[in-house]
Amino acid sequence: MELLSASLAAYYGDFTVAAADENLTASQGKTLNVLRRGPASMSTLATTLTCDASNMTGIVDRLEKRGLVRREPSASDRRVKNVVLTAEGERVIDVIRGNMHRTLAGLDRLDEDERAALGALLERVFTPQPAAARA
Amino acid sequence: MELLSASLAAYYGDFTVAAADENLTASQGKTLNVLRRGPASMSTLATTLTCDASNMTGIVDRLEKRGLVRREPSASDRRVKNVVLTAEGERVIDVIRGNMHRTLAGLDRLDEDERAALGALLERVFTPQPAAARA
DNA sequence: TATTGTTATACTCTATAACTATA
DNA sequence: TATAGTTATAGAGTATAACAATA
Repeated sequence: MELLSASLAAYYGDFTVAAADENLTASQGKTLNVLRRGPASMSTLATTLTCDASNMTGIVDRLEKRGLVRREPSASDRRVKNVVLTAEGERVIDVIRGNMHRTLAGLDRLDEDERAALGALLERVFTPQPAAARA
Repeated sequence: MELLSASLAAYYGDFTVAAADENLTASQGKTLNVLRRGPASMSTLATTLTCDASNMTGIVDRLEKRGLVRREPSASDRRVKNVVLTAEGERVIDVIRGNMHRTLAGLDRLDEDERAALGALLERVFTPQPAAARA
């Protein structure tokens, strides 16, 4: 538990610095990171980022103004808007992930088997909920 | 990398909810969590939380107003103020940690050896820097 | 009736720059 | 000169409450 807390702080700090290098806040960076898996509705994004739905409006507004994401109407539910990464958005999030030097260097200290073991343990502890967009 | 990102997002969300249950923001909760290890100067706290020193003034102000921390002058450097957890602050951060239900339940899925293995792997990846207060 | 997304509001977080006190 | 902490300021994140459109 102690180590989880310290590890999170190190990872989060690394991510925040890498996002700031691209003139993005941590929340904006996290949003792009979630969208790498595919489009997501506003409410799905809010749930995934553990924040209120009303916050997502402003965050997505700023990302959209910079051309990193796009709002698209859902075909099946006219209330829903799906948020999609643009090509530029994909480029920026890839740059950010590549600039997480401390984390990447840390993972390099493990061999392939050790990385697999770490992944398996994390998966058992956290069992992430997949967040998909509606069609 | 993918699993690290998802796992730490789950941990961070769990922590944020637990802190909110005690009417604290994530930054306030993280500050209390850092101080569990012992007193720290304002600048040490800022470095550990990956934020500018000027932010810590407001965060510590609010925690102090609620009686959760205390500013103490450093004996060796009169510019420095060390921040210390009060008894109430210790109680609150312990409550928050005990309310991280999803994370605690996840860790329960591992036996003792597996928890040790996870800790060792995380330690090798992140090698946390100890942050101590000045005397 | 319930849900999705937005708006309005108030408070908190955040970085930058300028300042005081101390080293 | 440099460093620790504070203040002032502006932009961004956050929850709550109220709203329109849709289900």
